[in-house]
Amino acid sequence: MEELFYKTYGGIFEEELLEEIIQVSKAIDFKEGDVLIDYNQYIKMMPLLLSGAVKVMREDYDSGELLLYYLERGDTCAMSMTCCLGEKQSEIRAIGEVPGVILMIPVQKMSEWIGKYKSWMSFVFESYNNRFNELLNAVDTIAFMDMNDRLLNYLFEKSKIENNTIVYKTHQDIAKELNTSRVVVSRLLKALETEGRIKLNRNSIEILVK
Amino acid sequence: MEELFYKTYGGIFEEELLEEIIQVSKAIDFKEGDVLIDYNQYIKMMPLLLSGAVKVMREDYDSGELLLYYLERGDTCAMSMTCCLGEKQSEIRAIGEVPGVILMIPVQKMSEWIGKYKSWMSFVFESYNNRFNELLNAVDTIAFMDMNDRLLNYLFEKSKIENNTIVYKTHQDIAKELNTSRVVVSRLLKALETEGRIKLNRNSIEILVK
DNA sequence: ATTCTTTTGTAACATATGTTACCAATGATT
DNA sequence: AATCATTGGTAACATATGTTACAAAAGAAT
Repeated sequence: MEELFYKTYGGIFEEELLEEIIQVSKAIDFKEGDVLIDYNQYIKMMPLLLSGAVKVMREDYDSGELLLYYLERGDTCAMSMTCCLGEKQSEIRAIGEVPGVILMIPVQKMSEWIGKYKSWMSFVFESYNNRFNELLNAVDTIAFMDMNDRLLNYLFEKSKIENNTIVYKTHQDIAKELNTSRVVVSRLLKALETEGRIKLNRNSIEILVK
Repeated sequence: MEELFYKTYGGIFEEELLEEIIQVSKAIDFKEGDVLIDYNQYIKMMPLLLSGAVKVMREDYDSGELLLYYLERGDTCAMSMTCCLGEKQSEIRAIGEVPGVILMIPVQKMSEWIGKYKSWMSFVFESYNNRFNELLNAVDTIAFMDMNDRLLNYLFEKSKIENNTIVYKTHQDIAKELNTSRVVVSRLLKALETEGRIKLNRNSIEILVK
């Protein structure tokens, strides 16, 4: 676990900060489906992702839901920083997607380090920036792509974070994350299979050609 | 102009910082349609909005465009901060919507002040946070609302920044900002007029009921 | 007055997406 | 083996949105 930490952050934080992080942080294992952050929740910890993947979702006031982006090794959650710094409630939901480990940093340390360590401040800004760009990316996807392309995009992204050409999701799961209906997903997937781009199985989809 | 500056930022920055800003910044007037920031542009100044309104747009790789949100008095552009801090290119376009004045802060000062003034650092984080939430809002709009509601939402927003129940836009203008077609906008507007919610005129739309 | 351009209205149609309903296949449970 | 729940396939239809085409109205330019 500690070697994973050094492998991930050793290059960007100074030695002193690395030690402080080890001292004050708490490592937490998460599984698929674990709700790490939920809507309207106050957050007192800032999470650093060491392994696995976390999906960040946005919910409509009535029923709708949508996948915004995934967090991976080395990432952190912009919403958490916001909440930590400003005593605000979360606007998003973060759910474990690929099991892994997060380091939880207490909120006081998070803000204390901003003044103390240049590398930490850079990291915080860089993270904000990355999340902002990922959100822009999500906007592009829903604003400019049709459902077929969004579906393909989803399969590629999911395949990437799992590091596997087989995506283990039901049509219903996918429909939820794309905020559409199961029938639509089945229809489009079947067409993609006919084109020879994927192979459908129960509970999984194999990606044949990018 | 200076009194406008103090009215806007006097409450949040310490005296010393206020003076520094006055010294190093350059005030720039902008008109409607002025392109303040464009795609792929490197930014060497951070803008503080003193008056007027700026619209922030996102462009598709081929032709499509979409209004993300407006910036108003006291706001700044998250993309600029990103670019200033990280030598990155802009992912958005910022265009004058309501004529006004911006203060341009040189990039070195922008980052120097982060270590020097607590209030500046808070402002920068707060701004990042606000822009992030506005982007989330834009996601909600395009992901969960139908075109009719997006159109109404657009009219209300535009009316708010203009502080006028009459919105001076052609159907074509609106279509572009919502990334749809003129015919669709005309159709929906006509229906809203029939419902008695708006009144249509050439080159303008009057909002009757919220 | 005539011509031209911009703006808006509208019809008719194409397409993408959402909905409902039903069935078949699969795998789990009893 | 019988039953049940989950998953996926498909038809048929409803609706929202996009497209093309054309005309009328308003205003600008000559």
